[in-house]
Amino acid sequence: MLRIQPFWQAKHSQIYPLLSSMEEKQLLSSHWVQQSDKPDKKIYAITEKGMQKLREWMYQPIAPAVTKDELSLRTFCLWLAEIGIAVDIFEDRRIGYLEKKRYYEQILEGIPEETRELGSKAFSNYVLATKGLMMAETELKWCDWVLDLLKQQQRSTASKHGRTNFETLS
Amino acid sequence: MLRIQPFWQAKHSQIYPLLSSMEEKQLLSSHWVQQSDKPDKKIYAITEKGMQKLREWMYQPIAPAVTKDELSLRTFCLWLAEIGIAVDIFEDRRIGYLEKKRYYEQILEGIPEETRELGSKAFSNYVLATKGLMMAETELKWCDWVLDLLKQQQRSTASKHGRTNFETLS
DNA sequence: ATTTCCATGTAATGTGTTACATGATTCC
DNA sequence: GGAATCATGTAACACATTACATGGAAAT
Repeated sequence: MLRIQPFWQAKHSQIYPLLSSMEEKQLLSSHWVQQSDKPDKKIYAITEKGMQKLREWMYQPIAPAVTKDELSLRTFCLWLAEIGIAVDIFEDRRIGYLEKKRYYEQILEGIPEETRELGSKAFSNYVLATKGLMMAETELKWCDWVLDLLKQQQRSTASKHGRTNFETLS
Repeated sequence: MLRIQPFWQAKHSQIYPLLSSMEEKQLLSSHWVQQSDKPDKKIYAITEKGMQKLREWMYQPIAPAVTKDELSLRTFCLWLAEIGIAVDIFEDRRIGYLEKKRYYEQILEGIPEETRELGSKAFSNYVLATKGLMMAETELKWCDWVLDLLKQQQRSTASKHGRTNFETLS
């Protein structure tokens, strides 16, 4: 759940029933593992039948990505907010993108170069994390670009009108 | 619906009931427009009350973006597919990203530079389309990078083993 | 006439979230 | 002893999709 979290979010309340139903269909098997420091946990493993299903799935057509991006929605309506709020929004998001970038950098650091051979699991993770890193870097670049545009205007109008409203500028 | 489609997908069956309920709450108003060539259509406009709600919404905390990206999910499992299929997947997606890039380029062409003043609706669209373009370019770059890695290996092993399976390489 | 596209909607179903619930273990 | 964390689960609700349904207008 945590590993696919960057590109497919899901809560535990969705996953537990899913695991159960997949076990019923014999795509997964499970066993309990005792832990002394923490409550016991149930470990699921994919079965041969599950593997086959998974392999079949790899050859199915890929559905286009679905996104629900509130920041873009806000950007779409940016003209009706004060410029100061716009700056706040993007400075806030800048931090988020920076964290995201660091997250992927750490993942990549955890995949030694010699293990990144084509066809290995490490290769898949390497390719995926690289995408995450590239996207985060681009988002960061965009954020900085927007902030530049906003602050430029903010500086040049601050002395004349005081607080500048987006709406009044349009 | 079409305009926010790149960052917030929704079907008409979801939107029609939403519009109705928003009109009931007097956030929207509507009127029918007769069309001679096509069936009549209902035009919704935001009310002053709706505008106020929208402005309030601009100051609310922004929820993190939600994605369901099947391509990333496939990439995550790339190690269990044949290399040829991997190439197919990424070449296919490459086309998609190219179209996406062209889509945003066209949008940007439709926003004349002189209208891109800070605080205007055109500015919001400009900022948003720029993000779309930057992201599409990055996705394209990633795609090409992956294809390069895949094809390198494909060429170097083709003569020796014929068809190469990812799994056998790991 | 039949098919296709535009436009608006509803119904059944599926997916996903929030909130609730339990119990073990550790920390203060 | 009480709060915090880990782990597993369920129930009620909200959100979203697919499929169904209707009817006007245009194209073949």
